[in-house]
Amino acid sequence: MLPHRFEAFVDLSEEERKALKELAGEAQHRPARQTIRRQGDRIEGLYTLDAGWVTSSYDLKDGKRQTVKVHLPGDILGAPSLALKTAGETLTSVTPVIFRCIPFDALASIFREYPRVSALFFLCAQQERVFLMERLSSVGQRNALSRLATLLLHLAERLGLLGGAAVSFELPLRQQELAELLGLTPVHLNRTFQRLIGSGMVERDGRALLLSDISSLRNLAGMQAREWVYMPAWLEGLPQKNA
Amino acid sequence: MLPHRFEAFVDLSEEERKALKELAGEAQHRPARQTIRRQGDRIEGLYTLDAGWVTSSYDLKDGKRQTVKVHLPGDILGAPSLALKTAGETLTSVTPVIFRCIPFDALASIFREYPRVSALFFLCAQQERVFLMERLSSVGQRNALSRLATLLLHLAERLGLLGGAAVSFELPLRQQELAELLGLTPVHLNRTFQRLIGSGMVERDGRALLLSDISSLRNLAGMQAREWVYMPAWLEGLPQKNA
DNA sequence: CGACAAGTTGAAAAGCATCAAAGTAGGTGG
DNA sequence: CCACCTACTTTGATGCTTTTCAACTTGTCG
Repeated sequence: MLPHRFEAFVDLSEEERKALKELAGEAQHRPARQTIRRQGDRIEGLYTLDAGWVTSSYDLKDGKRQTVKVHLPGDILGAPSLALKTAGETLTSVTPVIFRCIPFDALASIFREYPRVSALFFLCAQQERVFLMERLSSVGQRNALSRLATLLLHLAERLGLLGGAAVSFELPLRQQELAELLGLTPVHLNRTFQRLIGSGMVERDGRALLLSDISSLRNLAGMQAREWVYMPAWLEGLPQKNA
Repeated sequence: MLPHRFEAFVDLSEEERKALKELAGEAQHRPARQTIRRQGDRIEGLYTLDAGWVTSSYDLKDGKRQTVKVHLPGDILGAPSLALKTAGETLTSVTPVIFRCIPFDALASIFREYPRVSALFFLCAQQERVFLMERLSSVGQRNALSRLATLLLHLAERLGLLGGAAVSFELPLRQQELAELLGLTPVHLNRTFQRLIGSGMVERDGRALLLSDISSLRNLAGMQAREWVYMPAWLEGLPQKNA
């Protein structure tokens, strides 16, 4: 099983890992471009993504769609809908995917028995809020070129690649999907992508991307540097398991 | 003390209310338009807002600012920054405010001793993600007029006013601040506001607003209806306090 | 009354959307 | 193996929304 996103904040103990693993249901498989759960559907719990990419999107009344998040393996899916009576977001597979359901009673048993894991669920939710704040800022304040740079850097970071000078990865998202993430039309996204490539900061060969000039991209993106906490003291003091 | 946002999801017991109250520090007062905590500052914990309005905003490198949230009394402030080493958002008072700090160790003791309150913290974070998803969708997909309608409806809802046919309230936000919320320039916001008033859906008298045609505003906003959960079964099963 | 901040107005330009059509790649069946 | 189909990408032309810049007006408070 993949490292959980939790482990970005603390190393889990074997027992905690095992508890999480046992609470999740059977692994489910889906092909690419399949709706996993549609906005308005009944909510059955959370999901963990074991393999593949998934998008969460919000459908507006007029048929327009805003994609609010690209999920990568290890992510928790569908959590915002826990606060709602029916699902508030549509989950769609981008690639073939494997995921598991964490039903409500499993979630309850975590809050009952594993305070540290509970706190980690909370921390992950806050991290997602940071991601959302950043995307909102990008979409609200920057032009198309800058938004695209921000998104590519964000994906590279989340793939754990950012560090070296240049970075390359496969981008399974279509231009329509990129446009929905950035609040642009596919047509304008296409032209923007070409401008970005023309600037020399990015190269493209089919689905393969090469971010060849990270620091110029960062400059173009205009976002602030930030660092996640690791092993915060208050969390470390929590017992792993209640009696 | 004001009803906590938590109570939108469950009624707290007296003991839980008392625990929350005791964990928060002294009430602090600030005048309007004061920075409570700046992006990049050291993090001391969370805050609860007892009175007044506060905005959370994200400052970009070029000096532009996106306001990501308007906080009303009862809200928790500064939570996303728990996942970061330094604050990721600037908190600014809009009106004179009263707030309290919940230091880290108080938060830890909640996760250790109060599983139900822990779960409520988690639920509230998910609710904030829903709000952020909605704002992102509005900013990413709708024009200025529609975004403004969405924001006004959102504020009316959060003030607990939505229900009747018409709604009126004081809006302490300046046009500059509204523009930062909506990803528009103040100039364009001004014209858009006038257009909205011209359409007859909204009336304005100084800072007082009257939303006179809610259903047309809803139509213009184009967002989906949604309902928050109340007393979800999984949460009700949790013990109020650990041994 | 004066000074400063907030709100309003106008004109021009930039950025993005829209519509329609042509090009390209990957997969399927003959 | 080629031809075709379909879905995705790219291009062009045009119009609308929003930004930008600058000036003017109104409101607020000492």
